[in-house]
Amino acid sequence: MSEIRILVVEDDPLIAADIEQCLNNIDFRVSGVAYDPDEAFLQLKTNTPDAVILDISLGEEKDGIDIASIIHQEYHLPFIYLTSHADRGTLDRAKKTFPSGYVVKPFDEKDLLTSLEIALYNHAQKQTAANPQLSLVLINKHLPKPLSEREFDVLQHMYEGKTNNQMAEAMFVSVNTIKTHIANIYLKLDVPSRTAALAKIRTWQ
Amino acid sequence: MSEIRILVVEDDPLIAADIEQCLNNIDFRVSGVAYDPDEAFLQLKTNTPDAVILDISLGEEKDGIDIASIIHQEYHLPFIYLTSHADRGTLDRAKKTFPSGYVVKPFDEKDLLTSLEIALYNHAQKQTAANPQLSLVLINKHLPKPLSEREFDVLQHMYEGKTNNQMAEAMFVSVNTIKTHIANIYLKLDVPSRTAALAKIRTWQ
DNA sequence: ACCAAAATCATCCTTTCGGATGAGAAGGCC
DNA sequence: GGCCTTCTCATCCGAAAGGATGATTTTGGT
Repeated sequence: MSEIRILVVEDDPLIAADIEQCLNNIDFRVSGVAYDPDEAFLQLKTNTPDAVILDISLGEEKDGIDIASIIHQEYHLPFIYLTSHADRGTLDRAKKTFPSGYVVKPFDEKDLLTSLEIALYNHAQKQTAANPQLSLVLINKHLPKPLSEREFDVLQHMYEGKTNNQMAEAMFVSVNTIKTHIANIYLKLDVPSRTAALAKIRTWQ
Repeated sequence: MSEIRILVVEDDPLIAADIEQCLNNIDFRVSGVAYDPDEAFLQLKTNTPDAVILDISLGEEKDGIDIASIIHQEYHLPFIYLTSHADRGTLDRAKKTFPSGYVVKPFDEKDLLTSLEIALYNHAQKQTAANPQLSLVLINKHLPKPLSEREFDVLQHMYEGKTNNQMAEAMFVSVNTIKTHIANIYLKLDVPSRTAALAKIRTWQ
């Protein structure tokens, strides 16, 4: 991956410069600094950053949380609050925008960088998350008789949409074995069919 | 929501106590403190915490990142690293476990609390967002021939785990009609079975 | 060594599902 | 009125899935 472009929204030029200095020495680059909401939206459109760092108070009518709300809803970019506001009211408003992180000023450089990196990594994963995996532990939490490892394997293949024969081939056993496992799965889940089983475990995942 | 239960994994009793004190005065409660990985796993099973705070170095063979990996894969709980390790190698290992946050020691109480709160809020949202409603628009985005309304109704019943007969009853039509719809759905989705259809649309939702 | 649980395989039989195909009725559109 | 799509229903057939039951082997624990 090449350089990662960060938009900084911060009305204090000194702090903005501080953040900029923090970021520019790694694989990050500051794509721009916005001192007010209008500038922020402009830069979001034109500079297409990969992530955003936001101060909350901007000395304007609209604050960082309002910007974040738009970023979350329309741009789907990861963003982090970097602010001195840690009061309940602000935090409650802020968390409703689903930020990737919240670093409190005065900030430690390491906190900012690690938060940012994790935000980007999590976001990248979410984009490519094409393989929803089942969890044996989670399923067994809801069952009086837990599924065995092997039964769980079968369930996963079922989840992938495989037929009994395909499972048998994939797991190097006979179809009869698969059928036995499936019968036991149905018993434990108390369902009569594949789709019913999948529908039942869906909410547990 | 009542009290939120946090598991703290930290081998230094002083820091553990420090964290505990931080947490106990708000709507959080420490469900337990684990000084080593074995204890951590035990408490995960027995205490069923809502979130985990992890130190990385535990003076054991397995470290906090190993624990986090299991938490992520099997327990699907939000967790935060609270550690003095901020070197590249550790961070690279840590971010692969998809933590909700990463707070660097010495930690500011506010950083920990805000990170934790946001982690929990984001996680709660993810859970409710996993709601069992399909979207016709979303599905049709991926299809050359879009599903009709009626076919979508059938697909939803399929998703709920119903049999053809159950669908027929619920939709006040004959089983034959259901079968025709299903045949058309399979054509459009290019799949041969119920489970394959569900597996295919899963990633689109 | 022994017991219990899990995993393996099998057979017989019934139900459900899926594929192929045709066809009538209702509604929108030019 | 013709044309197309959707929804409706049907029959026939073969494939897949599900229920019941019993047996052998592996494995882990006391």
